[in-house]
Amino acid sequence: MATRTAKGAETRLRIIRAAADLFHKQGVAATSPDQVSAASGTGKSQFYHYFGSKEGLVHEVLQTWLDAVRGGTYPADPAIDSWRDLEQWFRAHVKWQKRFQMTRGCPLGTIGNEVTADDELVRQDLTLIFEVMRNKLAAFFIREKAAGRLAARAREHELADFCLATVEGAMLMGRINRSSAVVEATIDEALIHLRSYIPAP
Amino acid sequence: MATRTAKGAETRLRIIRAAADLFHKQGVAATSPDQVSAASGTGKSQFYHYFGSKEGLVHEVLQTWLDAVRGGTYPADPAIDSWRDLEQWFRAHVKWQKRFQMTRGCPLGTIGNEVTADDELVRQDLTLIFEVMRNKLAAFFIREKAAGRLAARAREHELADFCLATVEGAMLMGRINRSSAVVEATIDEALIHLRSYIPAP
DNA sequence: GCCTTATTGTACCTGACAGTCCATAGTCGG
DNA sequence: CCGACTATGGACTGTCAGGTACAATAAGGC
Repeated sequence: MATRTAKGAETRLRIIRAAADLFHKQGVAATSPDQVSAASGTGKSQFYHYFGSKEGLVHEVLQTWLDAVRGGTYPADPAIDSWRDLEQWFRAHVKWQKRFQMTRGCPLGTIGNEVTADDELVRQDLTLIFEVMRNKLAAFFIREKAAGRLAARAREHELADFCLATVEGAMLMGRINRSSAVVEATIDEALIHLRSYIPAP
Repeated sequence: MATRTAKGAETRLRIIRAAADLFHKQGVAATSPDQVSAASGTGKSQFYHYFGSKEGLVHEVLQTWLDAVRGGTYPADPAIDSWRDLEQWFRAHVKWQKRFQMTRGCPLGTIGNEVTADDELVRQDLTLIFEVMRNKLAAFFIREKAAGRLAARAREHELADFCLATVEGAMLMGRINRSSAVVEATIDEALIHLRSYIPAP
């Protein structure tokens, strides 16, 4: 159900924020409605009043991430304008992980890894979010190629896929090892590869 | 508790196999002891007789994976002897995923993504497994470099990290998108990068 | 202010989850 | 072939998950 008053909207947002944090920290399956209520300082009735079910909450959390990605407020904004931006985008992920002492991975990847054959709705939400990211990343490569600053053999969308996959994998390995070394090594190699598409001057 | 008779060993193995499959399919948190018992055709008393707790079972499942990796029976054996082997190793992961219609990721990555700040034992098990894989992959790069078939600037262990991270990330994205395209694109780019370290003849 | 609708607190329900217990059946060394 | 130990089935328990019911309170339109 949607919210009708400013107060309700605030409560709703508090729940979403608390849930997003818990999902990031411990995953969806390990997070109970009671935990979300406690963390957001609300009662359980609000939870079900606004989201109907746990799955509904996951959906709303993902909508919020989608809006952030679209609006450019995602912590690692994939709107890239230069090779420096691209490097910053990669590095932003490690920085983010380090803030949690390498105990967390990517908030979206964490949720994605819990998706099974029947969570079709959640899966589609995630697919959409990653598609938006993919297009934003690809847009940079497309612009660079048009400007003659990227080899013709470069496949822009595939490079975007490569960026996303390496970042997701690197964060996962970093979390398992509790070490940023793997993440940095992977990012370094990925950047070397991407730059190899820059034509010699 | 260890097993004392051949029959007991068999039951124990059936439980481990059923659990490994369920963990792969739906993760650890979503798998209950009852499900494992049902899937393995055993009673719950065996479960607790042999493993003591759910965490104990996870540990034993991971020990089994570790043995497989060490013994070379892991479905994507990281003991590489040639560039062709390396490509096969990458491709083996996609093939594996395709057998499950892209509804599953990497069995180890799936478990790894559920690890939180307090599952220290499980985390260390995984770290060890990936370290063994990493060393096996690095061994290939070290041999190649020694034979002059790999550029001196190549950092062997970092390349191994890069291989593992890209594969994990690719499988995760493949599972989210229910499509092997991302996985293949990522693997292609990763292989291009790795081969760029082969010196020109 | 009053009525309607939105928002909130709390008690409660049902079933599943992790785990225990114990009696019985099976196995094995001597 | 027998006694001791191992393996097994399944009923049982306490706790918590996800979700409902309902009454009480607060907001806003008129």
